[in-house]
Amino acid sequence: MEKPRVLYWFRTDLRLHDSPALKAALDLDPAVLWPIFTWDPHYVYRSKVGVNRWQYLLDCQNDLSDSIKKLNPKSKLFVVREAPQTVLLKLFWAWKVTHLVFERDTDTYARERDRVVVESARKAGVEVVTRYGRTLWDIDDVVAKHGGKPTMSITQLQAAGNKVGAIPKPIPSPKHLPDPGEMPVDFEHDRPDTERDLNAPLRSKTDKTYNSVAGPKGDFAIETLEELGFSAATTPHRGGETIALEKLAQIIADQEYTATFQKPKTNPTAFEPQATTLLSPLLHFGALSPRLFYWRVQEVVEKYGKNASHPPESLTGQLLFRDMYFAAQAAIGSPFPQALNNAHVRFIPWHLPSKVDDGTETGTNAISGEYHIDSPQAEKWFQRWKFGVTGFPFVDALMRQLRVEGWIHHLGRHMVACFLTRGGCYVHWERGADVFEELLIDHEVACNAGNWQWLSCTAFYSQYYRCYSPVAFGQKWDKNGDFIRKWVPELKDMDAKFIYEPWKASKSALDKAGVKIEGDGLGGGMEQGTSTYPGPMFDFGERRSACIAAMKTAYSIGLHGNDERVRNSTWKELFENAGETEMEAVHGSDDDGHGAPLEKGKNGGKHGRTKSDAVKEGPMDRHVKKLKAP
DNA sequence: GAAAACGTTGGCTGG
DNA sequence: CCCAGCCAACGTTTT
Repeated sequence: MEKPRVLYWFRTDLRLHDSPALKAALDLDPAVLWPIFTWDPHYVYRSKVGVNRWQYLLDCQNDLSDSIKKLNPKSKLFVVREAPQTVLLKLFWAWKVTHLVFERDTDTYARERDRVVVESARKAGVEVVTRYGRTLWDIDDVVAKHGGKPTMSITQLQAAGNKVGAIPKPIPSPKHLPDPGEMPVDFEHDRPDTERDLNAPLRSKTDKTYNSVAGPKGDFAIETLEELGFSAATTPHRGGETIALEKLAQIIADQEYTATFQKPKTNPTAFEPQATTLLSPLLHFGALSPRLFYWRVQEVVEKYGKNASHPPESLTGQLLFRDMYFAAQAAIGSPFPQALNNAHVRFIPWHLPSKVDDGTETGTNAISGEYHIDSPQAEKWFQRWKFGVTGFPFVDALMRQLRVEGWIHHLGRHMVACFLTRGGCYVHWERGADVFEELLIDHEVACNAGNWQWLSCTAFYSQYYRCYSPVAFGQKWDKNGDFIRKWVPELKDMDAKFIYEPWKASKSALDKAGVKIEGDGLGGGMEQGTSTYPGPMFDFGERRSACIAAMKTAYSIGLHGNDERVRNSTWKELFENAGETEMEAVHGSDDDGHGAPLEKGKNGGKHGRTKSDAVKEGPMDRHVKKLKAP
């Protein structure tokens, strides 16, 4: 009996430590083993990936490749430049593969992709071996123990997880790796359709990723940013398993930090160093095993004794939330990252709703990433949010940090997400999720979509009256505004009294700080090196009231994403009858938004106190932080 | 069945 | 400085 010839397919597990799938591959006692990564067009062209996340992925790939080379100088991470759905079958034949081994992935696209690959393996007589190690528990087991339903709270996740059993203990890294076999590529190369390249606007040069299966030098080298058509990354954060294990060791070494970590008490304005671990991008690419992280923390917690923090606030609690979102996504499937057709997501008539993609690429009316500009005002607010020129310094600081670093603190994400959706702009959470998808180095579909649903109060969370203030929330941690001074240098000399709301500063205070409050920030004033900073794009207190009232109306109507009336647009009548005019308070009827604009004062309706009433009364004014007179 | 408690992490005032 | 209590009030789970 000949020894197995194993193709090990790395995907979201770019590490050697604690890899159940890699262990299974080595347990086959292979004659040869090829560690490969397939360069998937779904990621390269059909997902938005900003330059910082590309850099982070390349870091992880290069570090893994170096580690493989240390175990066996003849081997490395071989990058195969073709869609796995087509290329793996060709490799099965050309390389005489007997076994394909990979770690399972419960993301919607990955499941479908893997189904195709497994089918092609069956045709080629290749045995497929899979294991799972991407989350604490096997997510399919969690869903099964939860009756096939999505886990919509942390208690549900914990209950289902406990039924699955103990979280597996980490597996050591392998001590050796077999040689790779021969790698002929004398087969036809399928190139992907690049006509619809979501990343085209982000590339400064044409991408050459797919010129040949084995890359420009024919050596299966890891691609470079330049090859992808990107200019240099701006993030200071670097990826890779080596860094992951070092960072974890540093965190664990601080036993008090590890054992008493309470997420709500960590400071979103802290920088150099930030208040949380920054392990999320490493978990995303699999450079760090969540189970290793869990058990290392757990050892410290147990040793620390009764003063340790507990889930959900603790460090391990953060990992539980990750499992919760993965399990929710696994149960809901393709509608998970969108509102449409999603029975678990509340319907709110947000501005800038997604266009529906009737194409067949993903089926089931998946959103296309494009959106309707139902309100020019909301579109402008969205653009100003996206580029960090809202005129609210704390929001702008966070959005600029996000663009440069690809990372902001979790509570900072809460702030800007609440502001864009239910607590300010009333823009669809899918727009915000799109921007985060492009800019975050730790972007995880399940966690991103789930958290946007949470913050917009459309799923997981419903206390929409708890609203983050762009002034008070940051001041809670950073009275002096150092975080703003770093990211919004126009305001670096501003008096601390006004740095969160510079529009309230007197002319002399502004002159002293060298600041001019002017324009909408979109005209490029910043690039000219002036200290012009835009005024606030709306009255926050007014918008907060209008949004809360509109949310109340939407909640009382009670539609969800799978409702027939959502799909056929008859929902509009319901909202018209209820007086849904969230924009009215701002600028009357120049918005062609949801339903016919109503005249002020005609929206009494059956829902009693409407947002117009609330705005006229102005009872929420006290929620806008008023500074004491100097 | 009704009421209370709970739910990852709000803001503000007054003591 | 910290904290309790209020605001106006959601859905779900527990009692």
